[in-house]
Amino acid sequence: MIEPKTLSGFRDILPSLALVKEDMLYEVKKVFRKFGFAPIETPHLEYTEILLGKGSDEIQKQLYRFKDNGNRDVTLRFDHTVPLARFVVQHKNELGLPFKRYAVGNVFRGESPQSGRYREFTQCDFDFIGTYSITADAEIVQVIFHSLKTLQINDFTIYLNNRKIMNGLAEKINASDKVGDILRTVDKINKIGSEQVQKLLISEVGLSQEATEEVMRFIVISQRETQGNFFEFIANYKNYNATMKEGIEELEFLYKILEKSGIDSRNYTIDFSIARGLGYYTGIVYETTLDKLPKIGAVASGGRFDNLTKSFSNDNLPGVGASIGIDRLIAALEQLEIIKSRNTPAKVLIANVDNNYIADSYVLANTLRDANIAVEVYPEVTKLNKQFAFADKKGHQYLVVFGENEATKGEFVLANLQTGDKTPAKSISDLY
RNA sequence: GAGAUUGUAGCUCAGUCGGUUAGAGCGCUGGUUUGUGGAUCCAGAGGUCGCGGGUUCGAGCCCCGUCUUCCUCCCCA
Repeated sequence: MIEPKTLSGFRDILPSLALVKEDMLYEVKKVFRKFGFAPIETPHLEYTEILLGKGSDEIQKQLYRFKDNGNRDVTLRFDHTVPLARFVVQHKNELGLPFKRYAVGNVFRGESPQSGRYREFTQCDFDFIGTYSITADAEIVQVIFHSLKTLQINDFTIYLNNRKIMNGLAEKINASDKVGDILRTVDKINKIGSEQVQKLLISEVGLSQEATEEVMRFIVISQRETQGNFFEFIANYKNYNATMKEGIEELEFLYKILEKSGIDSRNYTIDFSIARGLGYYTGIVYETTLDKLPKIGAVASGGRFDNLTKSFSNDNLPGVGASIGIDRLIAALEQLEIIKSRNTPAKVLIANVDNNYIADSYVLANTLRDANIAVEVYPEVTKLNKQFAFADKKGHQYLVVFGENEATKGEFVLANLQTGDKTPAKSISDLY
């Protein structure tokens, strides 16, 4: 016998979770479409050189890379963004720019698995390609907002920052070459605290005491902690240099749009400590956390990457996009007890008590299906208590009994499994 | 990749100093009720103690290897 097992970091998803996940993806995709994002699909497997174009050393170590049967060097995709870069360059002329797309699918990373971190997981990406306009950034923020709202999540914060501000800061302290290290260190502030960040900036990044203090002074700036008009408060920093000025003005413009876009001002705020580790971001970045579960990490994040297609084409295409971490959201919703558990998509189970009337059961079932109600018929005649228990376990909301007694009376028994009510019903409309 | 940690029934876990036939709760199956569920009661099934090797008269327990779990670093969703 072969022992049934899955690879480390890979998992099966059972109906109770898969139903929730599919429902959530459906809702989120509806939001994407409402904003005009079109679905695309790209292969799970790509030539390694395509994926490595943008990859750092860290990412290389995490690749699922191998030789295929034709001895080609191939790699499983580790995100949707790099394949997107190849895709838009290859199909630019057919797409029409600017181009808005979403992609939902699994990606693979060979890192060591931990709770909530798998080697195969689902990413929901949506990106706006081919425009430098900050209105595109604003649209991405709105999509994040409406995606979470449609999933019944209300207590979340989209933190906003701009890479250009961080670059401008690095310029100011003459550490432009270290901006990546600074970002990665600053990014840990919520995890290890500001004192540790300060220590690391000196010992690991190699900043001077003075430069470190400047960085620390800067990254604690957040709109929520600021009294009065935030943009007036930070206006002075525009004098640092052109990069800083541009970064702040972009945020100002973004803010102006968001204020009038109808999204709740409690759900977004500017915070200079938001760094985003990923190297390819060049402008405004976002990171969304759940107010009640900050520890679960970012559930939706992204930003602007204006050099996306540089390695595939001479005429560069800018882009801005974000990704919703659907697996993490599911974990969050479970903890917040927003998810109600069930193991079947069917709302109604028609019990089978007598094979002589099974045909009538199917007529009833199909009538319900025509009314868009998911229904299944129990396949064999067994004791009714077994069929009740089955419906209970699976999570059907109603059980219908239709047999000889009902046929002669011209009605059927309708049991509401949640309330316990069992009533004779004459019409299927009682189920609506 | 480095360090720490875990592995016994479908699940959660006991298992004494190395000692004879490895336990519990939940779940599962059947009955109690040959057409009426959820926390009744009764019974039952289910384990090469992760895998391989070693020490020993004897290993779930000790040693080595390996896989796996989980955590930290790293990186990220």
